[in-house]
Amino acid sequence: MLSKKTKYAFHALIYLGKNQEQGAILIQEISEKYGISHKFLENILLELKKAGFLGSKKGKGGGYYLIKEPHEIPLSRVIRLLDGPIALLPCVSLNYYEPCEECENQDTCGLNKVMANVRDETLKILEMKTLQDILEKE
Amino acid sequence: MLSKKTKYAFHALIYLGKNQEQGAILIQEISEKYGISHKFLENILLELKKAGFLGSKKGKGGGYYLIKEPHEIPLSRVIRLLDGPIALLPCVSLNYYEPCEECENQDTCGLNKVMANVRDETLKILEMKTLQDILEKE
DNA sequence: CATTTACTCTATAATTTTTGTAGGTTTTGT
DNA sequence: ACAAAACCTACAAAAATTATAGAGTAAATG
Repeated sequence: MLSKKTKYAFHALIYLGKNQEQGAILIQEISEKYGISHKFLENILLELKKAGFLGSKKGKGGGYYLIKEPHEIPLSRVIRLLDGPIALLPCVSLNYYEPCEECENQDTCGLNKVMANVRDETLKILEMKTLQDILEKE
Repeated sequence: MLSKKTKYAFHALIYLGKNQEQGAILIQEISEKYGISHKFLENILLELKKAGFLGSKKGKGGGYYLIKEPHEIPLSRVIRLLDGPIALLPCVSLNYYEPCEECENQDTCGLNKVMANVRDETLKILEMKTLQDILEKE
């Protein structure tokens, strides 16, 4: 399951995507719309900005806005940014790899091999689906 | 990512699967093999038993053993049992459904639709892969 | 150029979930 | 009867997630 953080990130991205022509949008507008704590959402939007998905403007008339096209934002990147690994085990994670403690030899570990396989298949889906797919179905 | 509980469950199932002909196997044998706390593993094996994957025998000479064929144990069932939903959002979970608070109407929610789609694709993989696939690659 | 607005940043508090422990109970083989 | 080993319930500890606080920085505006 996605954390609330990631779920909120998606909601925010969707909202910003739907209102792209409006220019900068206040944190508050989004947080009220979805009933998300202002401060919590603030942190999330900041992460999305640092990751290059959003731009922002300070001061009066400021706010956040998308700086990538919705089709350039795959689900995989949002999930990785806020939730971490997509793989089911650390020992098959591409971005957050860690050896596992239980098995002495990863090369002869069936669990490792199958989970690497699952990861590849999962990634295919999550890299293919983008913010645009979500927006098109709204 | 899988919880340790689920990961340990897989290790135990793999061990029991590899040693099926030995009959009942002690919790302790498995816990020592993988460096898992005896008591923690005990809880896990009990859950696997209640779910119908394992049988057990009490007293001297007792232990646990597989009562399903490895090909009858899909990853999806183990994960659902110990980790819960496979879906990324509660509002698209088949086994642990809960409406989401943010969207007023699920039928017009693009996120819901796309995530339902992701769930279907993920399930295809996790239902297809079974304990047998893991055992074959050991 | 002072004021207001709104994002930026860091730290910390509260809550929830996960992980692990304790200790007694029941069943079984010898 | 005794010892071995699963069964069961409750609780404790640790980690992760969720949320809050408050001071800082930049921009717009009159």
